[in-house]
Order: sequence, then structure tokens, then C-alpha cells
Amino acid sequence: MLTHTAEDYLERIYMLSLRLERVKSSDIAKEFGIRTPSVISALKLLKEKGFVHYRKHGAVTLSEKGMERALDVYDRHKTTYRFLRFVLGVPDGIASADACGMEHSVSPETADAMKDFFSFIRLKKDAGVDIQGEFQKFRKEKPTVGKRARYSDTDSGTRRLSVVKDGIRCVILKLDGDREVKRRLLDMGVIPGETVEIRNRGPLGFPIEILIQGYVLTLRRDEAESVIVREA
Amino acid sequence: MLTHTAEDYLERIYMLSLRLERVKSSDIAKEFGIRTPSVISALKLLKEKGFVHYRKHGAVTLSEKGMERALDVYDRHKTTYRFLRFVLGVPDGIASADACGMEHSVSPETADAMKDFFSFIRLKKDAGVDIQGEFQKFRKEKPTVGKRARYSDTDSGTRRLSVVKDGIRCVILKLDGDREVKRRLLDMGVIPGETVEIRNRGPLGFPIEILIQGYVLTLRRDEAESVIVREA
DNA sequence: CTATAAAATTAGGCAGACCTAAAATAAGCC
DNA sequence: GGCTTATTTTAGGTCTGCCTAATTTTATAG
Repeated sequence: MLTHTAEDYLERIYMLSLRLERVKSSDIAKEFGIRTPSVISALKLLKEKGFVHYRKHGAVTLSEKGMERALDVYDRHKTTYRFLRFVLGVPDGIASADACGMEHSVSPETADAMKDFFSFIRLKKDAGVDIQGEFQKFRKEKPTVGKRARYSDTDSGTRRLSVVKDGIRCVILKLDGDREVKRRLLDMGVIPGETVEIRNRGPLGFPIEILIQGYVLTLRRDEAESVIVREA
Repeated sequence: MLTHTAEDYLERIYMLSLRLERVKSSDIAKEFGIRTPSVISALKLLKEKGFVHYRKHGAVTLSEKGMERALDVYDRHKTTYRFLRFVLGVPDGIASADACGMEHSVSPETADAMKDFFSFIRLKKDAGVDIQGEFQKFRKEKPTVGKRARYSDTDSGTRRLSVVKDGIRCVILKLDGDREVKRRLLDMGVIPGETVEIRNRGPLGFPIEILIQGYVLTLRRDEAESVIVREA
């Protein structure tokens, strides 16, 4: 319904209104580092859509609808920023910049999960387990991470991951099968060129637990069947 | 240098190339749910800029430069997706959609931090501490979170946070002072309407540790000075 | 090998988000 | 109050990213 840019305008108007008596178009322009005419035309659109009140040469204010939206975006910004900064330990400036972009894509579900993660961490801390602190310490001590292998094509011993035995390291050659399954696999990082290894499996042989890029995933039989691999 | 959309095209071309012999413009269109002419013009631009190889009625392939960028975006996508899905426990479809938007804003620093967080969690798990599992359990047991108070203006007993005593709950009324300081405070969620409480402080009185929206932050003296509050 | 169907491309249009240059309005000063 | 200066707005332009409709090219069937 609203573009990212429009959301940004609302958010900024809100933030400016917290520290300025009257928010003028030029304030917004300064804030974004763009020219006033650009702001004016953006404001016209926002006014047409009922998100702001604005008269020629007057101050900009958010309508009820605009305020609601601004608070919503701002909440996601804040949550994302805090998460990056205090959970992941990303430096201030970078966290801020990343949050500016990410806020528009963060769903309420994700934002809630982040908030809950704070509470969780806090609870643990009160119980004497400092997850944040331990993570930061961990990062300091283990600064390097391996790089991903590149795709390479040979066809000796190709088979489906569903028939590979546990503990055998394989290179993923190709994905196959249902579109939706492929999307999931690709999302999880099950992609050609990566190395996988079956780590464990359910009592009936499936689901299998695979180790990929240092991370453990669980695959159902149909998913494992659409992964074509070769022994590494 | 490249727009988000252009990055999306490169990423999609890469993903399609993993499962399709020849990637045609119509495949891309189908993937994005847009019309072929739109794809054609996007491809022309990408070709001009040297990111793809493409001839009329032919297949699309990524150039070296294009492949590099595609892998880069894809890596951020994957990392973000995994993080949302497996650390925060966001449902599959939502995690996927969020990651699609967030990938363009995630800096290398943030991506690295997320990757390290995986390793960290895995290390802890091997040591018998299942952070993920505990977090999910925590979420199930504690489903509700309080809402944020709205801004309200009265001027009885307003003062700066820097002079407030420990353990007194205050409502933030306004921010004041240096632009950069304000930005940081706003980013952290120190905004009008929120309730704060000083929890602890350094040996010299500063920095102070405040509790805000269930989260603990540390503020330096200058930061505390630009926060104007009223006792709640 | 031609007729027809399907797919890809060109042409042209529209909205968003920015710009510069020029005109209109508001503010400050004697 | 009138004049200069600063600010704001209008006018008009560009580029991206999508669209539809028309055209061209390729594929398919008889």
C-alpha cells in the first residue's frame, strides 16, 4: 500500500516532531539529504492519501493514520536496531544503517520474535547465563570462518541424498523435483557446490539431520530425494 | 551502484540457473510474477552494465561480475533466512518473504555476525546448552508482551534523566541536545512515551544502566542529560 | 513448406522518486 | 511600509520499474 520511501517519510516526520516544534519540508529534506522540491512532491502524495496534514508554507503533521503507520515502522526500526546492536553486537553506525533498510521488510512476526529474544536473554542473564557476553567472547576468540566451495561438475557416483549413508561427505550437484520444495531447500542453503553430511536420522530412516556449512538442518524424505549429490 | 531490483534479478537468475537448463526471460517473469516486457528491459540494463549475457531470443546467463554479485546477495538471503527461521523460529513462508526484502540491507558485518551466531549456538548445543530449544520453549510459555504507552503531556516534575535517582520509574517526555546523540537514543528506543528506570550505575555515577521496554541499556552522562523525563 | 499458434520483443505509457532552474511567498531590516 | 534576502513552491526533466498493445520472431502442425 505504501512504498518504502513513503514509510520512511512518515517515520522521519515522526522522529523530527519529537525534537522540533514545527516540522517544515526543508527539515525533512535536510534529514534525508535530498532537495526540498522532492520532499514537497512526496508530501503532496502523502497528503492525498491522508497520512499527513500540510498546507502551503505551513508545518507538516501526521494524521491519525499517518501516526499509526509511523509508530509501526519506527517500532520495527528500533527492534531491528537493538537486535543487531545488542544481540549480534554489530557496531552502532552499521546497525543503524542496516536497520533503516530492514525495517521495511521485517514482518510483525519477526519483530515479535526479536522482542521475545530480548526477554529471553534477559531472563537467562538473571539466571546467571550471559548469552550476549558469551557470544561476544566467542566471536573474539574465533575470528575466521571458512569460505564456501564453488560449483564443480563431474558425474562419478551421483545419487540422491535420500540414499546416502550417514557420515559420508557429499557435494550437492543439483536440485530436482517440486518447485516449492526447491525453494525451501535453496532458502536453507541447500545449493549446488555446498558440502553436506548426514549426521543423524529418525527411527524410520527419516527425517534426516544434515550438516551443511556448519549448520544442522532437518530434511524430510521428499526433500532429501530432490537433492542430487556426489561423494566428496 | 545496483538497485534492489537489479540485485533481485541477478539472484533470481542464479537460482533459476540451478534448476533450469536455459534461463529465458519468461522464466524470470514467471518467477517474479511480472510481465515479460518488464524483464526484457531490466535485462537490457543489466547487460549494458555487464552483469549478464543475453541475446535476442536467447538464454540469459550471468557474467563473472554478475555471478559474484548474485552469490553475494544469495549468501545474505540464505543467512538471513536461516537466522529468522532457525534462531528466531519465524515460520517458513514469513521468514522467506522477510529475507527477500532484508537481504538488500544486510551489511557484511551483520551477515557475519549472524553466521557466527549459528556457530556459537552449535558450540553451546554440543556443550549441552540448547539455546534455540530453550528460546522456543520460552516463547510458548510466555505468549504476551505489554504494549507501549502513548505520549502524554503534563509538566509536573519534569527533569533530566541524568539527575533522576535509581529505581524511580519515569516517562520520557522529550529529547534534547546534540543531533547525533538524539539519533542514537531514538535508535535504541529512548523515545517520548516510553517508561524508563535507572537500574544501576557506574562507580562515578555514570554511565547509568536503564531499563526500558524490558531491555537494559547503558547511557553515558551526555546521553542521560538529553533525556527529559517526568516521574511516572 | 506454409499456416497458425506461441513466445519474445518493441513501442509507448504511467507512477514514483529524485533533480535543476525559475517563480512565488514569507521574513528581516531600515 | 517597502526592499532585500531567504525560503518555499511550481515547472519541467530524468531514470527506474512496471504496464498494455502491437509487432516480430520462432516453433508446431498439417
